[in-house]
Amino acid sequence: MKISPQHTIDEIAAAAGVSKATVSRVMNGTATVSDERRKKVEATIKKMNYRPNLNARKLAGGTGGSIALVLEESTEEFFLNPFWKSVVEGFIEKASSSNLHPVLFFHSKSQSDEALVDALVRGNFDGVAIFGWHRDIKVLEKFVPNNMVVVFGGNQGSSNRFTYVGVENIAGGKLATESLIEKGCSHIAVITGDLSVQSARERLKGYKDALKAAGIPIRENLILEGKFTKESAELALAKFLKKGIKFDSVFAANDVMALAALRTLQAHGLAVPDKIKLIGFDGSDLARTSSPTIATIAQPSHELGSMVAGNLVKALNREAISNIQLNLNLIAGGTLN
Amino acid sequence: MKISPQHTIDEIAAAAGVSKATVSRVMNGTATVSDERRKKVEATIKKMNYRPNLNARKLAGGTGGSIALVLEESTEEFFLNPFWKSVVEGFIEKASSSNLHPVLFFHSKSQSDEALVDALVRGNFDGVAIFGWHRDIKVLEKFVPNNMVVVFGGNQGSSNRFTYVGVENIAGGKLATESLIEKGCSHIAVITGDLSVQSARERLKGYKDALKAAGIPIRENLILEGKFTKESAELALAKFLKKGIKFDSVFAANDVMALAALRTLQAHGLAVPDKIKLIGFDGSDLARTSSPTIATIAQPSHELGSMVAGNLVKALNREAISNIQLNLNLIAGGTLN
DNA sequence: TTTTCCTATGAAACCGCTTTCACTACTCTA
DNA sequence: TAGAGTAGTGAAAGCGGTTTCATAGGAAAA
Repeated sequence: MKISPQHTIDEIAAAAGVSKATVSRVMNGTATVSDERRKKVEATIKKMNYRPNLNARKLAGGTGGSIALVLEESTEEFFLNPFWKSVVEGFIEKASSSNLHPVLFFHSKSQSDEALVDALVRGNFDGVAIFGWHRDIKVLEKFVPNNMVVVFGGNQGSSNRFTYVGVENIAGGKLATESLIEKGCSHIAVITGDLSVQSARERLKGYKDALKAAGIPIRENLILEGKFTKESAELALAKFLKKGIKFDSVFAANDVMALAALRTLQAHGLAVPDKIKLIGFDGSDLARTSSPTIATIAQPSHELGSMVAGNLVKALNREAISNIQLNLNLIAGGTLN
Repeated sequence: MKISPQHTIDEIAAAAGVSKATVSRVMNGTATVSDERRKKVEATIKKMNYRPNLNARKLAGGTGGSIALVLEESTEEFFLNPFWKSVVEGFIEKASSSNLHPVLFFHSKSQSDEALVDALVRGNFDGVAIFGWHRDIKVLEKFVPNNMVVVFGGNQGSSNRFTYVGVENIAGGKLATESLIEKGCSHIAVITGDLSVQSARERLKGYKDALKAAGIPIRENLILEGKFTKESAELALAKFLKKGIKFDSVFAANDVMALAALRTLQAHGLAVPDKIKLIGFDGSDLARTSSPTIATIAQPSHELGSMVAGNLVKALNREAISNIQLNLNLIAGGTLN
């Protein structure tokens, strides 16, 4: 059987009777080409089944058309949290509609940063979106090639090389806490996220800010350290309940933990919201479908994913991109009545 | 913060006081370089944190260091079948030890061939191993770039562009059938694999060959069409049992189906091996751990994966490679006593 | 009609590597 | 001691694209 030859741009140019520059321009739409030649070139490309060599293209400064979506977490955790699902969907939708091929990457905690970068470089991606990163950003700055665009999902203010699409976590934490205060709560327990993650720290700061503004003392024994997971919240809350410390409400730093808290409180005979009021964070399906529904701070998750992809697209088109902060807002729920 | 610059081979060469050719030779070990210079270059590379640009490297004819492992099946099916697990392990072991970074790819039936090739090309792989392919090979020949090595796991004799590492499926099918005949069986039912897959057809041919050689007539109503899955075997066998056709033994084209057959026969009160003898195919853990243990034809699964990777490695080193056929042998089991 | 400004286009430079080729400086063989 | 290898090396030629630059030819402005 004959092996179909791999054509080069020169062959296409020759066959179409134009220069390779023109072929390139037709393929990339980077300059105006007369209708007549454009059609001829397009027909030739199709007829000869030409596919440009991506290595050559990228070497010369072009793009390859695929981007990576890195989720810095254990795979499992992502699938247990509908928030991430929504983020990923938003991302993929936007990327695909911009003709970029998204490839998912799970970066487990056991993997080294170098290994990740290595995989990314080998994968020949034009750009990379990273969600949930909470390691040293310098490693990325050191190893990521200059021609690889990186956009963070989540605030990563410390780098002037990479941009991020973040959410107003501090304002969100404050908003959540304020809504409890408004309901007359004054002994508000908070279940934090993994404090090695910036967003967790920010939400906690919002909590403290709200208390301060309301003139309520910050009690360290009301601050329970969770890790964004169901188990961590259950554990922290169970331990806290044993101590018998007075509290009238709970702010959980994400919905997964809020749901865990709801169940734990109920199991301990603490009626929600009659005895204890509760608010979560994320605005995920979890909050909407529980019984009672959980009040929560809505993160525009779909939009978050989509805007990260959007920034990536822009950057690949050589448009300037900058950091973006998305607003959050309160979603009422049965746990706050 | 300062962005660490992306060095080029020229800069390294200059810093080390040698030509770029020498740097290249040190990196790739493609020619002898004096000890003194080699050390100097290596030190410089390390100090300056140099990483060669993979696009340039590949464009110039070098290798990128990553290979794809394509599994042409639904993901689920692979994980339900220990045979594949072993194949994949063998592959990854060999690839890793040869410094190739393997990336798994699942090619679901709904995906087009073009989409697969597109993903492979975009992924910048040096080579691709494909297991379980049973589509038109011409599509691959048409779209796969010349510089991408492809090795099939499983017989794919029709191509002179790609090589394969296969197993003696016909001989295996014959061996299985013969071992039943030896035990005095003459009415041997066979549960075939998905007959759109070559290996399934070959095993069936082996079955027929053995019958012919023994002078036993081939009865079409003893040929039950399965699809390599548990469900398909259960269904086919249940339907067959209802008909009340006389049979004294079963040859299942893989162990997953053999196990399903064993359970089904037992459920119908047909003692194995007392009333019905049974033999499978694969030599997987399934056969070893069932009760009674299932006689089976051992495929060297680990070796299969490993040899495919080995061929890939060889090809990338520009060594000639050729098709390989692995031998099969009988593993005794309780279902054949 | 003449000058100016676009538009469409090809030639050529360049991206960062690998590899061939030519050449030097030795080490061997006879 | 002369001729033949051989190991080590750098210059330069690609690999197949993209992009800059220069230019020809028309249209618009004068």
